[in-house]
Amino acid sequence: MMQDLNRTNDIPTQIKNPELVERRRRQIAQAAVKLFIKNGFHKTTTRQIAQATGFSIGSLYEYVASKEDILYLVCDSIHTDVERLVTDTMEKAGSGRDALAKVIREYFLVCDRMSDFILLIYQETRSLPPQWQKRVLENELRITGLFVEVLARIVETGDLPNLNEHSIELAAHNISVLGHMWTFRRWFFGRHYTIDDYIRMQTDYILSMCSRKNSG
Amino acid sequence: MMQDLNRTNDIPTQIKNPELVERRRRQIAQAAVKLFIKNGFHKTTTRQIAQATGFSIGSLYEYVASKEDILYLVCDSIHTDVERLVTDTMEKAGSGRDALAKVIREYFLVCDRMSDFILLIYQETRSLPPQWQKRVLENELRITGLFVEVLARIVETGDLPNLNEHSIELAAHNISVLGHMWTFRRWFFGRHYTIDDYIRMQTDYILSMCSRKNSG
DNA sequence: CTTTACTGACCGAGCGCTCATTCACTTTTT
DNA sequence: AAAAAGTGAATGAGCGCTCGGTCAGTAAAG
Repeated sequence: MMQDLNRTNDIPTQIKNPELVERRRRQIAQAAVKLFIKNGFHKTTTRQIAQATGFSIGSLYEYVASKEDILYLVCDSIHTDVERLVTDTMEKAGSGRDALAKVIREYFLVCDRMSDFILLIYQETRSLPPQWQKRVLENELRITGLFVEVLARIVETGDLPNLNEHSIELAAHNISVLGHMWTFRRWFFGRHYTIDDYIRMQTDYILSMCSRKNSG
Repeated sequence: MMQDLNRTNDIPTQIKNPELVERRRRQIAQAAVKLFIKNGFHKTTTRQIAQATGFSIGSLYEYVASKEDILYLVCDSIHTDVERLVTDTMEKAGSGRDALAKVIREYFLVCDRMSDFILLIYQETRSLPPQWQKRVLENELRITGLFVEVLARIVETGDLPNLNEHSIELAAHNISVLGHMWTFRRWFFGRHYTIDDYIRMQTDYILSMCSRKNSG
C-alpha cells in the first residue's frame, strides 16, 4: 500500500490520454463525494464508488492510485469550489466598510450551501496520509488569507481603526470558523433562527470587534 | 453486528458484579482514548485496545458490546471531564463582569489541555450509530448551556446591557466554538502567539460583542 | 475496399489479508 | 464444587487492490 511515496501525487497508470484522465478523475470525485457525505469515507467501498461513477473497479484503479487518493481528490475539489465562490464575491464587494459585511454575508451563505462538504473535510481529513493532510490545511489557510486581504484593504482606506497584523489575522480566522460553526450546529440553530438572522448577528459581532483597538 | 438495537446502551455480558463492570469499562475507555487519538478510531483494532487495557479480547467483549460502544464510552468520558472542569471554574468565578473573562480564560485553557480529545470528538462522532451521535451533540449543548447561564447571571446583575435571549445564546456558542478553534488551528496559531495571547485577544473580542446592543 | 495488426479503455473474478466477534476451555474466587 | 472471570484460537465477512483478458475502434498493409 503506497510504497512509492516519492511521487507527489497522482496518476498510477499506463493510460495515455491526459484529458480523459482529468475528466475521469473529476467524475470519480463527483460520485465519491456524495457517497462520502452519506456514509463516510470508511463505510464507502471502492466498488460503490466505481458503481456510482458508472464503471468497474478495474477502471477506477486506472485513474486513481488508492482509495485515499480519491479522498484527497474530493477535499481538493471542495476547497477549490469554496475559494472560487469567495474570490468571486470579494471582487464584487469592492472596498470600504460595507465590503466586510458583504463578504461575510456571502461567505456564510457559501458555508450554508456547502455545509455537508465542510463537515466532511473536518471529519475525514484525518484519514489522509500526512503529506496530503498538510495540503488540505494549506487550502484552508488560503481561504482565511482572503479575509486577511479584505480586512487589510479596509484598514488601509481608513474605514477601520488601525488593527495590528495579529488582530487582523485573528478576525479573519474568526470569520472563517464562525462560518463553519453554522454547519456544525445548524441542526440546533435552525430551530431558533434562519441563516439570515445568524449572518446579521455574527456580522454585528465581528464588526464590533474590529471597531475597537485590540490589546494583542 | 449490532442487531440488538433496542438496548439503549450497555452491558452485553453474563458477568454479574456491576461495580467491576463499571471499573472495567472505565479502564477500557482510558486505554482506548489514547489509541484513538494516536491512530484514529478505524485504524485502532480491538486487540490493541484489549492489550492496552491489560487483558484479552475475550474479556474485552465481556464488558463491551462492540467497538462502537467503546467509542461512545470515550466520547462520553471526554465530555464529562470537560463539563466538570468548566463547572468547577464557574463556581469559583462568582458573578459580575470579570466572571465572564475568568470563565472564558479557564475554558480556553481546558480546550488547550484537552485539544486532542476535542479533535477526536469532531472527527470520530460520525462513526457512532445515530442515536449515540445525538447524545454526543446533547453533551456538547449542555456545555454551551453553562455559558448561557454565566451570561444570563451577569446580565441580571446589570454588568452587561440587556442582551436578548438569542444574543446570549449566540455569544455562548461563540465562546464554545472559539475555544475549539484553538485546537483546530493551534499548529498555525502556535507559531504566532501563545495560548495566553489568544485568550486575551478573544476575550476582548467576546466582551466587545457583549457590550453593545444586538440587533437580533 | 478488405484484411490484418495494433492500441488502450474497460472489465470483474479473485487474491491476500485484516479484523470484529465468538465460544469452548482454563483459572480464580466464593 | 459451583459460579464468575478471564482466555485466545478459530471464524468468516468484508475489504482494497491486481491482473489476465475482451473488444471497439483506428491505422497499416494488401
